[in-house]
Amino acid sequence: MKKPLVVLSGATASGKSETAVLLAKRISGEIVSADSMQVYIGMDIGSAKITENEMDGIKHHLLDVLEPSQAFSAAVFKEMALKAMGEIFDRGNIPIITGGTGFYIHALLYDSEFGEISSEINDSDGYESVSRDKLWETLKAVDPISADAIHPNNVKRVKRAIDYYNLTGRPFSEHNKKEREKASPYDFKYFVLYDDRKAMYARIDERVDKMIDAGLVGEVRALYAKGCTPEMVSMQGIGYKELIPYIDGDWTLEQSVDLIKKNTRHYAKRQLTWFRREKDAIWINIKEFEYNKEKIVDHLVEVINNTEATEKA
RNA sequence: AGGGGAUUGGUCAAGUGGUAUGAUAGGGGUCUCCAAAACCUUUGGCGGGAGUUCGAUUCUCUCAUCCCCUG
Repeated sequence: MKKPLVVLSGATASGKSETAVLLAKRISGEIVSADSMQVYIGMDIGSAKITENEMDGIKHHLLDVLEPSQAFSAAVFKEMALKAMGEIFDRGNIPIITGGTGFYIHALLYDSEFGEISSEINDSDGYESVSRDKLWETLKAVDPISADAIHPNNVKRVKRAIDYYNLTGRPFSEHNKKEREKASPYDFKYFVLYDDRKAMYARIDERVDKMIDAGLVGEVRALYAKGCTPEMVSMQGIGYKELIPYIDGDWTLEQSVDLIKKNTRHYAKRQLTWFRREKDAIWINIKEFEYNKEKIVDHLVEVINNTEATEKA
C-alpha cells in the first residue's frame, strides 16, 4: 500500500503557503517546505517565508534549518524531507509538500537517486584550465549520449556528467535513463496553482514592493554584515543578490528593485515550464476560484477524496 | 507663430538606394545533488501619404507627433 502524499505547488506568489495551511487543517496534514531558500535562518522577507502566526498551529518542516553559510541541494533536501515525512506518517498525518522548487519535488516524489557522491559538489577540481569545447569532447568520448543531450556551453552539467563517469565508471546517461523510468512510491496528488500570466506578473511586482516596505534591505544588510557573501548559495536567492550592489553603493534602490522584479518573473516562467512537464500535475486555475483560498481548498479536498473513493470501488 | 532637430519591433540603440543589426523585454524549452541555479531557442519593426528611381527604411515634398531655440 503506497503512502498518501499531497503536493501543493505553483509559481512564486501564487498563494501556496496560505492555501497549504488551510488544506492541512482539512486533511490532518503537516507541511513540508520544498523551497531552496526558505530553509535558511534569517532569510525571511526575501524568501516570502510564512510567519509563525500564519502557520496557525500547523506544523511546518524544513524551514529555518540551515545557516546561510551552509550549502543546500536536492539530495540534502530529499534526505531531510524523507525524515520529516517519516515522523508525519508516524503521527498518522498526511505530508503536504509545499514550495516552488519543482526539481526538489520531483526528486522526492520519484525517489531520485543522485549517486554515491552526495557529500560534496566539486566545483574547483582542476577543470578551470580546460576549455569548454575540450570538456565537452571529453564527455563525448566516454558518454556520447549525455554529450548529445548537454549543450557545450552548459559547463556545469558537462562537468557533472564527466564526474559521474569518473566516479562510477558508468555513463551518466545510463543512470538518468534508469531514474526516469522509476514509478513513484507514493499515492500522491500533485496540485499546481496558476493564474493568467499578466495577473501573476502584477502580483509579483506588488509583492516585491511589499518586501521592500517590510524591510528587505535591512534583512540583506544584516546577512551581509554577518559575513554572508555573494558566493554563498543562499545569497544567490532572488531579492538578496540584487540588493548587494545597492548596499555597496553601486546601484540605486530602484535599479535593484527592478532587477528583483525581473528575475522573479523569469523565475516564475521557468517554474511553469517545469510543471508543464510533470505529467501527473493537476492544474488549478486560482482565478476560476475567484482567488478565494477556501474555495480552492474545498476543491482540492474533493479531488483527494474522490480519487480514494474510486480506488476503493 | 517662426526657425532647427528627431521619428527604426514593447523599450533603447545601429545601419544601408536593392530582401534591417544588436541589446533588452516578451514567448517556448532542457534539466536527476549550486535548480530562486546553469543552459538552449524564438515571435515582433523602418509614423502616414505622395514623388524621384528598375528599386526607397535610406533622397525630395507633405501631413502627424515629439524635443530644442526665438517671440
